[in-house]
Amino acid sequence: MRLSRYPIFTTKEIPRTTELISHQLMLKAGLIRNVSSGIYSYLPMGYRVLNKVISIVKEEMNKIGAEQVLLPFIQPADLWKRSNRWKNYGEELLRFQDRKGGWFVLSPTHEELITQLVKELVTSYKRLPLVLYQIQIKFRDEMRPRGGVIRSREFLMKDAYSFSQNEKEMKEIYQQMRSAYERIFSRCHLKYKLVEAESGSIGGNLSHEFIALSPMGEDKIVECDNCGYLAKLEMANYSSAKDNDNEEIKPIKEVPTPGVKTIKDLSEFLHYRTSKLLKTLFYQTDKGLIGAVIRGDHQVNEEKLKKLVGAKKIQLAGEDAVKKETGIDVGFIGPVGINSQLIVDTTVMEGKNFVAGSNQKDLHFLNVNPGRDFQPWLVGNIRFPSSEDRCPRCGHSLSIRRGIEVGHLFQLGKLYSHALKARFLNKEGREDYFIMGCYGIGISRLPATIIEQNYDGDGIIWPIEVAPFEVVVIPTNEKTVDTSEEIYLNLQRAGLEVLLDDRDVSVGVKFKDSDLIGIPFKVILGNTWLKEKKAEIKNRKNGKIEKVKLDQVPKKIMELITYAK
RNA sequence: CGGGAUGUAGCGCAGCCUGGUAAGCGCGCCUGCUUCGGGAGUAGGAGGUCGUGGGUUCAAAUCCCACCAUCCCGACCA
Repeated sequence: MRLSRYPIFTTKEIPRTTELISHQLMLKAGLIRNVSSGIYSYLPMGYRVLNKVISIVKEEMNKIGAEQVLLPFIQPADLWKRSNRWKNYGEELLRFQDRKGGWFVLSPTHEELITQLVKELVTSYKRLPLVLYQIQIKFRDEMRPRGGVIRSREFLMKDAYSFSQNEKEMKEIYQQMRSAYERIFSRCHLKYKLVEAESGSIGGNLSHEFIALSPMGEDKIVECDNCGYLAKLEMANYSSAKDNDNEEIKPIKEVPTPGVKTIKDLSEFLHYRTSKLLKTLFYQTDKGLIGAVIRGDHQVNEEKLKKLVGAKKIQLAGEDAVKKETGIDVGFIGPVGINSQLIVDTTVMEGKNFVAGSNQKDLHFLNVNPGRDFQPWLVGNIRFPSSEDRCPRCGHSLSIRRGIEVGHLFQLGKLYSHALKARFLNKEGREDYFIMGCYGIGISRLPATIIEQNYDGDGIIWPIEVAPFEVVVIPTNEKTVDTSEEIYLNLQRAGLEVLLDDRDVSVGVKFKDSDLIGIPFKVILGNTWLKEKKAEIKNRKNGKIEKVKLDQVPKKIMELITYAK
């Protein structure tokens, strides 16, 4: 393509409200435009990248025998009622009515639809296993979209579904899918971790996530640097670091703390470490109001709390509810003398002489001791691990890292086939439910994630397999225009995706745009050509320049591309 | 859904507090000349319902109210 006629839309400035590098660079390089909250248009250069990612995904899906389908973006409510997700999916499911008053949804995922489809088409084990996938728009009405296309409401996703006659077969496909994912993310040059995960609203048993490492990521994982233990933060097991104190249990004592309401303030006011403070949080549950007691330096894991209590739903109680229950403002709540059922974290039970709220205004207690000063209803791990905790397997220290979820594998089992009565005849001639798996990749999230891991001060550094173009030819002098044209045509003939920057702009602009957009290789024709009759090939990633004779340019570029892969 | 901001030219912003010759700057865009190896210089030019709707006032981008939209933090979530 000739850049003089190609729609590129690079800019010098970006809104100061954007935070993520990938978001900034995608706007600056003119890959995407924001349309509405969490909704984006892809411009030609950005769509090229997206298509590169799609090609990789398709290739790897086809390699493991998955076939592509296209399911509708709009689904009737009936299917969702049958799986009970009409009720359970929540506000993220965007519902609407057609002119006849019938209810529909914008698809956030397609388990129901694919299960219904396969139910209608497959009636014998002889057609199994079956693996279908699609690359389709999804819509989830997120409360707060953020980070550009990393967390948008409308997004492109690859979702695959497998149907098997037994567990063993399903697990085999799961493994194949896992290998395919590893190849896909490697080809995208992503540094990632495969971690055990929760299955969330999709449902099912075993589940793994592919987390691309990034300090800006929304997901947290724990990793043991010694034995390699890996898990999502909310799923992670850990063994608590023991306070090896031989402290004596002291008598409880009041201490005035006028206006000191937060853990941070309390810590500074009394000169106590936050790990010596207790916080008591109230939750509304279907089992009544409960109080969760944890150390000041810890965070409650609501999922774990929910499981321990055996509640279906829990929600942090508002300040009004707390005041009604305890008669006191948030800030001076403590476990001593509370009527509510107390769920106490294990690490609290192991500690001594804590500082806690007294349930009286402007007053805290020193030397609060669990068991003596308050009685737990339940004791268990109800918190997220912290960096002080130890690996549950080997006892080594754990590190907490951030990342972006780019892929998710679920073993669904019979969850949806049961709900939708999707059965086949097995070898014994009996009806059996399909054993299902489902496997997602956040396609539209991938380009942004790749940028998060591949950029520098000048812009994006695309890995060769996802770059919008492989090489750009830049004449820097009027006398080299014809030669540039010649090289451009030669590169095109060699089957390369090549741009010719024939725009009437200064050389600096050409270099800057090329770097910003992240074209992997530049062929520069200027002084070196005029003096030495050689073209320069500059590598975007490492800045290295090689001087090459004209007829050697295509060959050299091909070598560099092969090497880069 | 709680908290905090913002909405002024295609893009990025100032002006608002203290109402009145302030519709202003930078980038980009158009024209001429000069430039041309890392976002050129110069001279001229086009371009704005000041988010929307009410209100106050002789007078509103500016003050008040409501609404809409967007962004950030949190909670939630694949």
